[in-house]
Amino acid sequence: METKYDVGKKVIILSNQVKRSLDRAAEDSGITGVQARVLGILAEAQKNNRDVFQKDIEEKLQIRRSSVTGVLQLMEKKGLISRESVSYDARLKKIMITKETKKLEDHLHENIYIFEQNLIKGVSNKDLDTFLSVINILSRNMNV
Amino acid sequence: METKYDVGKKVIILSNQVKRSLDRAAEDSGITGVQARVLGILAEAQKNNRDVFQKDIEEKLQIRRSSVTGVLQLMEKKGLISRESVSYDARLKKIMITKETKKLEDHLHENIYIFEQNLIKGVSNKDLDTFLSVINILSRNMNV
DNA sequence: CCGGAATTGTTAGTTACCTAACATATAATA
DNA sequence: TATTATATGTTAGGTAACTAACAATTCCGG
Repeated sequence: METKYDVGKKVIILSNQVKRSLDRAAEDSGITGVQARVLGILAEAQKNNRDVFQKDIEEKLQIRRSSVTGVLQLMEKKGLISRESVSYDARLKKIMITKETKKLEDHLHENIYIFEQNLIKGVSNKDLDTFLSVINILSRNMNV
Repeated sequence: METKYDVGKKVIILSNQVKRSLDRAAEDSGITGVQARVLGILAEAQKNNRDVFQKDIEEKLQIRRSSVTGVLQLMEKKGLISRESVSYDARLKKIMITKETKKLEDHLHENIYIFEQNLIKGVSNKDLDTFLSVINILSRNMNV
């Protein structure tokens, strides 16, 4: 009954470290790591002319609805985003970046780029590919 | 300025999923995932006749001192552990498992074993080794 | 068209994590 | 020895996650 690897525990440990580092990377834009990730999703969607609803954040971040509500409420209070209803479905709340936030983005994305580069320093492309493909499998295993 | 892989973000996403699954695994012992991990550390130390102090939890879980304090306070209140000072250093608090907790352990460890096995289902040993070695590198990168 | 099922979001209450500031105790050094 | 630095733990206040229960809307089958 020996657990050979403790993979799950190690993923959690790494994630705690990564979250702290991401928080630091977002810090001088005056926001948190999660907030930066939400802004990333919004920026990406804007490029492709797509609307973003809370459900999308839920899926992309793999957190619960109620957690999304909490994060977005804080972001709205800080003026980072605005939310408005759409005509064709009264349940949905469309999320939009404010003008002030747009000004943050370049510097923020740069810092996050640096964060990601620093994270994977010293790992070969081949190993990184394996790493990401394993992440996908584990992720799928958790969703069933 | 394209981030090629978004490895950090993906690690966080996976970790959120893993934490939920671990919480469910620990649930029918009446405890949370973190609490189960703390008990694991204590059980392991006991096998090797080693004392465990809060600093050790901090290092093994890679969370801040104040977070350790919080987790252990809750565990103490629930009667899962006790804490006592040692004669040779007044700063240290030794952490011990209570008798009631010992009764939980077999079933708990079994459920966590199942959780870990389910997590890595479908991943080859070779890829898992690569995965873990990459985790080690990323972890080190975050500590500098 | 109507009633139950599914979808989307919120609220309330809890746990786990964080930083900053603090309190003590021990170790190191001048 | 006295002072400073390091180590360990706590408190206070905040953010991010969770579950459970709820509310409202839309979808779908009879």
